[in-house]
Formats: sequence, C-alpha cells, structure tokens
Amino acid sequence: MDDMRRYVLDWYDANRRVLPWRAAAGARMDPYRVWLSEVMLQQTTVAAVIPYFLKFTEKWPDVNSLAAAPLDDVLREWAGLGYYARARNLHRCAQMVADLHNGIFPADKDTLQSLPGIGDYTAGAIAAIAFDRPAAAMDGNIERVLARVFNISEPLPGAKKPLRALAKTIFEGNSYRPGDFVQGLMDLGATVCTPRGPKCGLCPLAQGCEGRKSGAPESLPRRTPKAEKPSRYGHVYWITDGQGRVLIQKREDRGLLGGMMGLPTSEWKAEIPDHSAFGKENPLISEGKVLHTFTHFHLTLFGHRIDAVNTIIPMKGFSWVAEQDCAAAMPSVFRKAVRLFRAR
DNA sequence: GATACGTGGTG
DNA sequence: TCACCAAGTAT
Repeated sequence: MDDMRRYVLDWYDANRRVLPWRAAAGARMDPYRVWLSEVMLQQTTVAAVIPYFLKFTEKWPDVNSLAAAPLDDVLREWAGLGYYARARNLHRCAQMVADLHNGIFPADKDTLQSLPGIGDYTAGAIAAIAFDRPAAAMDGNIERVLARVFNISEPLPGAKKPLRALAKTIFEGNSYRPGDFVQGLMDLGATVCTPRGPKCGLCPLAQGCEGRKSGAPESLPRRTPKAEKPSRYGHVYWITDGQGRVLIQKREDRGLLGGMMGLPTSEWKAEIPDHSAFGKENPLISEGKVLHTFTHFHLTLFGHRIDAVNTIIPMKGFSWVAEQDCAAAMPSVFRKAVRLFRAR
C-alpha cells in the first residue's frame, strides 16, 4: 500500500495536469477555488468546467462576493453547465460560509459535509486538497482505478461498499501529502486509467494491478445496465412583441431546471400532443421541433410562433426581453429552441 | 437503496 | 447514430 502511494506521488510530480483552479506544485490552494471547482466538476467534464470557473472567479473572486450576489445572477452565470441545484446550493453554501464561518471555509470533512451541495466526495476532496488533511475522497476516477487495481468484479452500485472501505484504508491514516495523493489518483484515472482504452503501458501501478492481470481491465468497474429512458412531449412558444422582444418565463425554483429562465412551454407529458385540438382557428405557426435528452428522459418540444402580440401584459414570472440576448441566461434545451426560432 | 437531476463529447 | 459516460448530491 505504501508502494502504491509512492508510485502515484512520483507519477503525479512528473505528470500533474495544469488546471485553472490548481496552485503551482507545492503551493497552498485557495479553499474557495477548490470548493468552486469541485462543485462545478460534479458529474461534469474538465473541458466544460474551465470557462465557467474562469467566469465565476473573475466576477466573484472570493466567497464573500459570491455570497453577496443575487441568486439570479449566479443562476445566469451557471446557465448551460447543468444540474442547476448545484448553483442554488452553491449560493446557499457561500452565504453560510460568509455568515456562519466569517468567510473562512472549515477544514474538517464532517463540517464541510454539513454545508449544502457538499457531499461525501466533495467534503473529502476539499479537506484533502485545500487543507492537506488525510480525508477519504472517492470520485468516479478513483473508483475506477481502485476497481481495476484490486480487480473488484462486483458491478456498481453494489461495489460501492467494498470500494468505499478500500478508499478509507488508502486515504485515512497517512498524512504524507494527502492532497497530492488524491489529485494524483484522479489525474491517473482521467489520463491513463481511462474508462475506455486504458494506457496500462504508462501506468505507475501496472505491475501490481490485479485487473490488468485478469486480462480485461477495461471492463472494470462493471455496471448494472440502466433502464431505457422514457420520452416526453410538449410545446414551446416564441411570442414576440413586434419590437424585437420575446416573452420569457422564470421557472419554479425547485425541480428540473429550477429557478432558470426559459421560453414559455406547455406541460411535458408522456403522450404525443394532439395539434388538432385548435382546429382551423389555430393561431399558432408551427416551427419544427426541439429534441433534447435529459438525464432520465428524452424530450420533444414542438415549436410555435406568435408574432406582434404587443397587447400582452406579462403575468407574474413572465417578462419581455431582447431577442438577441434571451438565450444567454437559459439552459441548453431552451438555447436549442431559441436557435430554432431565430433561424427563421 | 432508488430516483431525480443536465450537458456535450465519444466510439 | 445513439447509448454511454464525466471530479455526485439530495431526498
């Protein structure tokens, strides 16, 4: 086990990735930047996160400035990154750190985990990376590396338990460079022990890797197959005032796309909607459809345009905005819809 | 423990 | 092309 630690650290010293949230080798990390990057990286690729991280840190360089910002500003900047509960929790967490901890992030894993949006992994990662504490932190990369090195053939999520026990053994109880060890293991998983086509020839752990000896490291970790995604259908509306403005809606602040801006839509149902209900009095102009896949269902939205409706007084939650910049604050599904309508 | 919750890249 | 996947958390 100590060999593994040394191999990973040596490899990390020679191969560590340069990332915007990372300090120079050996330098102290800013807990705010560690926290912000870890939350953004939850289920999200490095490439997708980088521009958002740069935007956020430029606009809000520390936790107090983020805490002082209106939630709607934070949601606007988060638009397009997905999993919007993260942005709502991020803002709540910033306010709690600012108000309850005088703007200083706690270093203790359990205290970190009590904050909104910080779960088992993120709490361990912040404790280890920002404060160099020997805390267990198991993300998908480390899960994969461990499943291969120790040849854990039980499929996920059942394998979570033995993997978690393994992680606890590996991370806790050794206080030599715990932050670098966590990051080294993650970099190794991201660049060498990759989900497909692992580069075992470049791996510092290849010699003792049981998964490699078994002949099919790429098949690890195994997963139980996921259920097929159902489909849902609805309508999306492009309602203009004839003066370059379009009607938008702020969505309910919980649930799917909670608190985000969007175009007005009907409910999304499992049945394909019946257009004939409007009969020949149909005031809508059909504009094609938007296809989008969320985590747990496929969505088809039928587009409709209503032009020059300048007599509408927006109800609560609705407002007129300039067509040009309406998409910026919206999640991707609505950006697709805006693109559809503006292309005409 | 199971489910809700986004998005863009990839083979 | 399209199912799968990537630095998970909350309920």
